[in-house]
Amino acid sequence: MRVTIADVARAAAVSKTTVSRVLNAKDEVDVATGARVREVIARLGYVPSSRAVGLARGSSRTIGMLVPTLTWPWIGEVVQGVVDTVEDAGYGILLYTCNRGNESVRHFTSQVSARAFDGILVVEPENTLDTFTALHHRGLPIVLIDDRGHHPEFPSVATTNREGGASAARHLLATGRDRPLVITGPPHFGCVQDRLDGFRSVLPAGLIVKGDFTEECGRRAVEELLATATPFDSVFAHNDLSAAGALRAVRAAGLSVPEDIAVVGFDDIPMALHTEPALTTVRQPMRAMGEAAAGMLLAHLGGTPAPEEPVVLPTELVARGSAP
Amino acid sequence: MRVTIADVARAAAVSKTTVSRVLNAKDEVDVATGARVREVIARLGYVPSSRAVGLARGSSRTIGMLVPTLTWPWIGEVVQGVVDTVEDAGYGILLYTCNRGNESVRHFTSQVSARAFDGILVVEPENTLDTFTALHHRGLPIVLIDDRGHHPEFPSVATTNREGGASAARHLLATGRDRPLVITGPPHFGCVQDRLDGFRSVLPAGLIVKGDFTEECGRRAVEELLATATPFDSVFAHNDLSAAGALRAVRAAGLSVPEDIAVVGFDDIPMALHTEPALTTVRQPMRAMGEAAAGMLLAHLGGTPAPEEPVVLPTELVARGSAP
DNA sequence: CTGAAAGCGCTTACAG
DNA sequence: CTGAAAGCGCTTACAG
Repeated sequence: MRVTIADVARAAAVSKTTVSRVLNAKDEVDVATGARVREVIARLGYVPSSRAVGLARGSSRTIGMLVPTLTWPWIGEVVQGVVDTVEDAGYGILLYTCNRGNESVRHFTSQVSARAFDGILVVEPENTLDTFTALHHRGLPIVLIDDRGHHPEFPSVATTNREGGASAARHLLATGRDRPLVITGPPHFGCVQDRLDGFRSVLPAGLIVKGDFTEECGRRAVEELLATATPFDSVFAHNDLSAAGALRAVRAAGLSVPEDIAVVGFDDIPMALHTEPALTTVRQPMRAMGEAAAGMLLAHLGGTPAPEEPVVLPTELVARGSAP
Repeated sequence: MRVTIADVARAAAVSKTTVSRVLNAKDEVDVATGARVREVIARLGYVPSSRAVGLARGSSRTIGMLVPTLTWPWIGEVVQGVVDTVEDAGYGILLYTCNRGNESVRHFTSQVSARAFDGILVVEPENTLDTFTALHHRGLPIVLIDDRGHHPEFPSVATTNREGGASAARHLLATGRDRPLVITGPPHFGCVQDRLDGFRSVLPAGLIVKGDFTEECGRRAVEELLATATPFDSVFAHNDLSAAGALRAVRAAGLSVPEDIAVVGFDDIPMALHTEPALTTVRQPMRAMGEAAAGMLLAHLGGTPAPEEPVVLPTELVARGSAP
């Protein structure tokens, strides 16, 4: 059967207390005793039961992470950053998605109540703010990885969405474009407002079409504008997917990118390299966001107070063929 | 503080045993008593501690999942399938990646010894077969999600790689192509052998270039062949990434796709829709693989014996612009 | 139908 | 430097 601390204690002729001391590197153990215990541990291949340790200590060295879905192109990067950071610290990560909507969120919060983890990382809690506010007030350590960045009551990590929008505008302006079409994301997202504000602070855009982050919306926006012969010389889309749709529609209409119309996206997902031409875009450091968020949560669990201000990571304009 | 079973017992004026019975829906409880206990549970917002339950029961209702990385385009789909299935069953999923190589695998196996989970799901254990064989022999329930499919000693789920290769060949042949270039994946992968065998069983390929699943290898293979003026009328690449590289190189050389050279990939990752022209490819049902694997593991944990034969899911040729 | 008690495998005051 | 004992929050024979 499974090797327990009692087996080790017996084989080393000490008490469980002493084995526990060795395990947890308390320095009050005799050197020779310690060595003997360690030898037995190695020989028996003993590994403490995480459940028992967790129960006794009241914490689990596990964090929970909730994401909307794993199938969006940039989520994997964020989670990878989290997993790497968390592994370094010897923590585990329990993963949940909102794929089933409220059902999933309920499942997740019941795990919170079950104390399955010590703290949580949450990406984009659409319509679930109340839930997380309540958990936060109950004292659950939580860090938001938040595209919307407008919840000052939580520790969070975000990117410079406003500056990212501004950099897109500056880039277009510098290359002689001044009649842009802006295709936004869902308007209730804070990040969408920020990108738009930043862009307009540099380049007042007359043409603004409400989008929803899908390729479809990008394509349709361009098709409709071209159909009405509204003049524009460039597109700034609020994510790469809709930028790709716009780009495709421009070319399908017989116009060329970037000569007739330049296109700039946001995110820099892998696909951005594979459109024709490759997509100029505002890169968000997805993996770094995951690392930063996990680092903040772990620090908090380790006793460091959470930072007052959101951590904001820089975006970067990456110029490629669609807007050189 | 936290509400425990003792609090519930006290408030309902019964023993902890009875509360536990209600919690676990044993039918030996008086109806009125049961109702009263349930009412108290609801009023107090009591949720059992997963750690304590796990310790007492000897199982955790958690499964572990190990993947090579979360940044490959198809991994997210697989994990999403797993997460959905596992959530349905009321299980949690602890996620690990091999990002740090052997270091990560050690981290993972130590969690196994710590009984952090009841069973594991593993994708693509490159060079770690010994590790998992050992765990399997120790009695750990395990299901491989295995592109290589050549480990009959494990329960596993795979796809019809051989038939997938054959379908690519049939498609090319049916559209008048009979001088294909094949760009393989790493040759030690069973899936690569299968795709190659299937392809050649239909269309004996003279030109076979060893690749490594990167875009780079696809591009280089085509560039080198074009440089030596070796004639070929089509490309079958063992994944979409290298197919995209090949496609790009063909067009960069001034040839057209599919007129001069048709291109077929494998996987059907999201990017396949965004190459120019869109990529014809052999789709693997990634999410269904995750669902199937999770289902098998959960069934096993529930007492159903693991199937003798690997579960093999069908691939499907998706014709797009690159090889209509 | 119900409860007291032992046990799951650890940690942690407390005492020596 | 070391150990006996209580406790973490549950489940599960066992007895009634």
